[in-house]
Amino acid sequence: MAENVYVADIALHEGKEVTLHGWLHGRRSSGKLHFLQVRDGTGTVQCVVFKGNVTPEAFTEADHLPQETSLAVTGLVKKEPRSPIGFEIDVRSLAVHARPAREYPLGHKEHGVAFLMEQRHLWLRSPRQNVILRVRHTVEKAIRDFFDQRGFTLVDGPIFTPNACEGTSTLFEVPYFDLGKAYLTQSNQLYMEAAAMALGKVYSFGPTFRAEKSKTRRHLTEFWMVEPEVAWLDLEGDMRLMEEFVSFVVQTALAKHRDELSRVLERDVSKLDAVQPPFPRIPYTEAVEVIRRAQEAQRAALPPEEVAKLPPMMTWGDDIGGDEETLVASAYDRPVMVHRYPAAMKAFYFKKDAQDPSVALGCDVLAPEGYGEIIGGGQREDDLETLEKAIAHHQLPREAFEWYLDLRRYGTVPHAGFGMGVERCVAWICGLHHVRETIPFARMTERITP
RNA sequence: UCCGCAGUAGCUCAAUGGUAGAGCAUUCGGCUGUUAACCGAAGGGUUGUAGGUUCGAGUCCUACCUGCGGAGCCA
Repeated sequence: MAENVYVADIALHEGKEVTLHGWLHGRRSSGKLHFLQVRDGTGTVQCVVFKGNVTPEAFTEADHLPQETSLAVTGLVKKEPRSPIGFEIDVRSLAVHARPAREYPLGHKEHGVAFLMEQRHLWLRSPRQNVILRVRHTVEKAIRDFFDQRGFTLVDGPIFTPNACEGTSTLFEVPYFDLGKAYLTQSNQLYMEAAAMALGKVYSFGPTFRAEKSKTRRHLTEFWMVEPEVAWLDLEGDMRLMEEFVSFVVQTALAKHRDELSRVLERDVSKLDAVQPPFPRIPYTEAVEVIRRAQEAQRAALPPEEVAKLPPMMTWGDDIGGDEETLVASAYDRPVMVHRYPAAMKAFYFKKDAQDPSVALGCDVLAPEGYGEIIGGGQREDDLETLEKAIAHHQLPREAFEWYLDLRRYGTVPHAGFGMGVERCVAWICGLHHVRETIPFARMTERITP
């Protein structure tokens, strides 16, 4: 009786007769030889059916199996230099488990994005999507490992929340019994601050929801975010945590998937090798200067009528948009940390810089190669009175934040944290054009199926 | 919400206002080493929807629907 094996372990069984359970990925034929590409979730192996080695019925059947037939193949594991994995299976018998009820919609040639997204449940079977999902898994495990190794406690935040935590974003509304409306969380941060005062170093890792009608390659309505929060930590310490964290995640993914990233996803992995601490730090005010110089150079190279069509030059106080992010990030070979943003454009809970109260002690990490903001975070306001004023100034409902103010009433301490979007991080590591491929079933403004 | 582009065979795309086409996939046949194999044959269409212009509309016009790309906002 042949042993059941997975493709990933095939090298351990050279010369032995084994049985492989999988799906038919592709098929080629050459008269008295049929070549079956069989994938089992751990890899793909070529199974060679030679007319002399199987029954005539099996030989005929092997040449007529449609793509995605589920089957068991039994045969000898043979070393084969022409194979990408170094081995093949010399087939002795075939057992078809289920033939497709109809033609498999996804061929091996190109397809449009819309079609592939409609067939997402099947698209996951393709080699590229396989690699991406495996990288995502590694990234998620690396995130957990990084914080676990440093003594952080994983604290799960609520998904139903009573109000907008920052009072800005558009939230998904759901009816909630007799209490009126609840909202799907857009951030666990405030809850993590409470947890940090209890456990010191904490992080949450879960889904996040934004109802904004953003239609770009960087947006989903449902995405996964990791949000660490640390008591007794200032902005400088927070920034060190960010760069060490990002480097660890990238290097872990690289160590495990270097070959797949470059071979299947055609990622230039040398760009990821450079991701090591320290990351360049640049104050917002300096970033504005860098951007303005780049915009001036751009304008000097254009005729006046073209210049007139451009949006106005960036000035201090403007947000750093997608194009500006790329301008700043492209000057470096590793992620850039932009810190001390104008206080007016940041959420109420950011602590202001004692040296210059017009800026907040916040920091964003911009990924290279145009992938944009992957992390946002900073030091939180820990003074009760200042925070009360900030809530009033932002015209937020005071009573909703009473519990949050309690954190400052009872043993307040300096603390900081950040949030990282998993999908943007995976898209960057994999070198993908759009974040929709980094999550198994993307939720976007115009798509909720499958 | 705004701006732009596109909807033709299962998929990817062609088609001066004048007979609806190809590649892949499917089915059948050929080939003992194929790597997106190759060669031969066959089947496959209410051109997104509804109006309009015209002798004649896949093609031109209007509206709508769906999708894609971008902006704003954000991770």
